[in-house]
Amino acid sequence: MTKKKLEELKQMERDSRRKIILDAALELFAVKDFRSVTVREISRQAGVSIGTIYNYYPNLTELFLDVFLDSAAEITQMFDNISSKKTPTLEQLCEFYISYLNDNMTFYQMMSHFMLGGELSPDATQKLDEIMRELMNRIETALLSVGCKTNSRITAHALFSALNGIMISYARYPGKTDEEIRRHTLRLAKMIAGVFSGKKL
Amino acid sequence: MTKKKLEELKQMERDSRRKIILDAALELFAVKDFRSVTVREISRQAGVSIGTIYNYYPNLTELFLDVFLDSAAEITQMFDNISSKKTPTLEQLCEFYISYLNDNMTFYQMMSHFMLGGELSPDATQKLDEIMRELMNRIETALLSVGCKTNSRITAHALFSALNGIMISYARYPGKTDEEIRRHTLRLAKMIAGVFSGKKL
Amino acid sequence: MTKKKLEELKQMERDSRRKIILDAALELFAVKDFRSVTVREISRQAGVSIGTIYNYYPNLTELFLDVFLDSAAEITQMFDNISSKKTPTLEQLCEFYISYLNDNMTFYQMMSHFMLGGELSPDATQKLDEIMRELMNRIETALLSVGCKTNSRITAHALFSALNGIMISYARYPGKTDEEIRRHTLRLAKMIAGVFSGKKL
Amino acid sequence: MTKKKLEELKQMERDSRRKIILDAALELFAVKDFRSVTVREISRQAGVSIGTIYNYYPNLTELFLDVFLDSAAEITQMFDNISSKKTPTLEQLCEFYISYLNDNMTFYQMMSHFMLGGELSPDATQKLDEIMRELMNRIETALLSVGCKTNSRITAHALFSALNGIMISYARYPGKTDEEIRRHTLRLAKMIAGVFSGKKL
DNA sequence: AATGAATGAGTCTTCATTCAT
DNA sequence: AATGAATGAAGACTCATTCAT
Repeated sequence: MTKKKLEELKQMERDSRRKIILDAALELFAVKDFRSVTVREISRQAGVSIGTIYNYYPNLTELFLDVFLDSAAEITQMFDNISSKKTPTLEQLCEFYISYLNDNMTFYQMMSHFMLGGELSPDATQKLDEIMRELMNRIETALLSVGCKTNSRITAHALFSALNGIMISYARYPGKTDEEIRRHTLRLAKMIAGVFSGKKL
Repeated sequence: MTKKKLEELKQMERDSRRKIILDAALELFAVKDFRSVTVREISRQAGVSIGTIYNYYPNLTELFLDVFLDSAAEITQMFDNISSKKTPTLEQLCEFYISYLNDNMTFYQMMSHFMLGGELSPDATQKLDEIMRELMNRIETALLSVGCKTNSRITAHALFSALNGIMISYARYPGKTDEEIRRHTLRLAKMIAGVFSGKKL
Repeated sequence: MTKKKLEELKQMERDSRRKIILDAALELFAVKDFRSVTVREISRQAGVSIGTIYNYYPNLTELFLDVFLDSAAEITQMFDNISSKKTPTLEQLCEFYISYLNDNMTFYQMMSHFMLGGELSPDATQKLDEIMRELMNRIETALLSVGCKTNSRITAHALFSALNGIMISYARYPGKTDEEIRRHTLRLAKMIAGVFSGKKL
Repeated sequence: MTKKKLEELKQMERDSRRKIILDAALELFAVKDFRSVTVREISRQAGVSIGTIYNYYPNLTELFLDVFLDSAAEITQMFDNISSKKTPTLEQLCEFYISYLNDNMTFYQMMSHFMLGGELSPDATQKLDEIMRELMNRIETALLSVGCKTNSRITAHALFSALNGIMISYARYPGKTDEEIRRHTLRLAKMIAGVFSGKKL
């Protein structure tokens, strides 16, 4: 009994320290591009030593991936929360997603990074695939609930792709404020939701 | 007269050397992620010295940007070629774009890079904006020709976004061959073209 | 108690390693102009890695400055030692200073460098100013002790300037040996001490 | 006859171009430390090609040296001009020299550079020695004219050294304006002239 | 004599990772 | 388990000088 408790306690401590590291990283990502964040910076921000970071993650990439996976899980969770009360419209879902991306550009940057470029360990690859599948499940569910009968999976892919693509024009909207960008991207989201709902342009 | 000829010749030589450097870079991008390509590698591949690279570009970023701009110009040109013969359908245009992206993943990676993260000189920013606008013009034209009457500009944005988003799921299709990926992404392109043409899902 | 001891030990180790680096630099300066000494050379001479150098100094300039400050502190200390036994004559002080400069040309080169050209961080500038002020204090004290009643501070400036100026003719005494140069510069020092003591020429 | 005229003309053209280069260098030195001025910058400023620079000077060092020698010759000339009208006092001479140094810091920086550090070709060394000797002659003459009977040469050395030393505290007078520095250095010059004239402190 | 593109050795500096304590 | 100093390979970029035109 005691032993088990001890183990639990240890695990909890471990988890909380891991959370501290993750949060430190997130705080830095809010300030600068995640690709330019160094281990030293994270360790300083988290108030732990560099060695400790490597005690929790085999390398920086895995730490970054963990941040990404956490975000993805968060989105999935939020999708579920939204749906649990009342079936949302496709538009609401799309708006929610783009809104999240506006608030968490790092998530999008990381998705681009890991999807396009990054060498990932098999284990990491699997975790990545899994969480992306979960995300896709939610989108498919939403599509089904708005009456998309056929090809729902591939349509989910297409919709997810379409939404993700919106953010590519994010930063480079010359001379726009964050608020304007948000409005613009939300408008694009609404439009995409529209066409996927079969609305005439 | 002779003097003018000489100037022209010099410019041509300069252009051809610049092309050599650009091509060398492209060859490397086919093998490895552009972000990990070094000046030394490019100079070696091009058969010129490191110094020469800096004789043509103030820094690596500008070289990369030039590669990107060239690609973008190429796409724009191809759009024009396609349209010059016979008005293409939206589907054909989308398929063409995604096909191009399949063959030139670096273009997409660079677009992500420059659009999301990259610090660019004002001059570079302007060039980037301009070429993107040109690209958008072609897409808008295509939309107009298929009967999109209202909001054609914003719809172009949305369509372009949607297409770009497709590639984000490119590399991470676990265990798929290039050919399968091409098929999958083209299918998504077709679907997106469909919804933007007002086809019911 | 133990913890404090540990901290002390660490600091001592750190100091000793810093000393190793500094000494390595000094050995190199004996052989070649300090401006042409590279980080690699210092690291090799010190038997540590390049990275370690940067672990102790943010950049080469600060390392050089530290060498300079150490020398300046050494001179100040020596001034104090000389004065502690018996009030020295102005001539003795001047001779001592020039003798030191003969043995440590790098000190003079660095003084020229930092005083005239070098971009220094605010922090570095402050340290530089401080040590120079200390040096000046000693000279002023000596002047006071030989009966310089008025304008002692500005006179100290003038004397210090005059002594420093001597070394500018050091290296370029064509075809002279070190010993001859030493004799010549010491003679100049004596002469300057003389005129500052009110001796008729 | 004609041939001689042609040669003369050629020489004049050569000289004038050389002057253009020298002046360009000087303009740059007014803006930045001469050690950080590049051949490219000089060629651009002079409106000639890099190759042309090397047509007039075997290397950058010799160009710098030429700038220095020109300045030194200018000072010598000015000394002569001053003396030609009426025998100046030692104080006037010292003030003049320090005033010149205030206006031409680069001269002083170069003197430090060449006297202390620089590797010079035998030819360059000789030219340097010669011009310095000329300068010293003027100072000795002045000393003689104010009644310095014995050791006039070595005293000239000492005086020249003393004056040069003044400028070492130039730039690093924290928070002082150019005007304040000028006043301060001139005051030091006057003081040194005083002690060398046998004035009691 | 003038040109200026090409050269490439050499510079400082960064930073993920290791490992002895 | 936590620490953080040490590591050193690797990077981008500079710039005096050459030389074919």
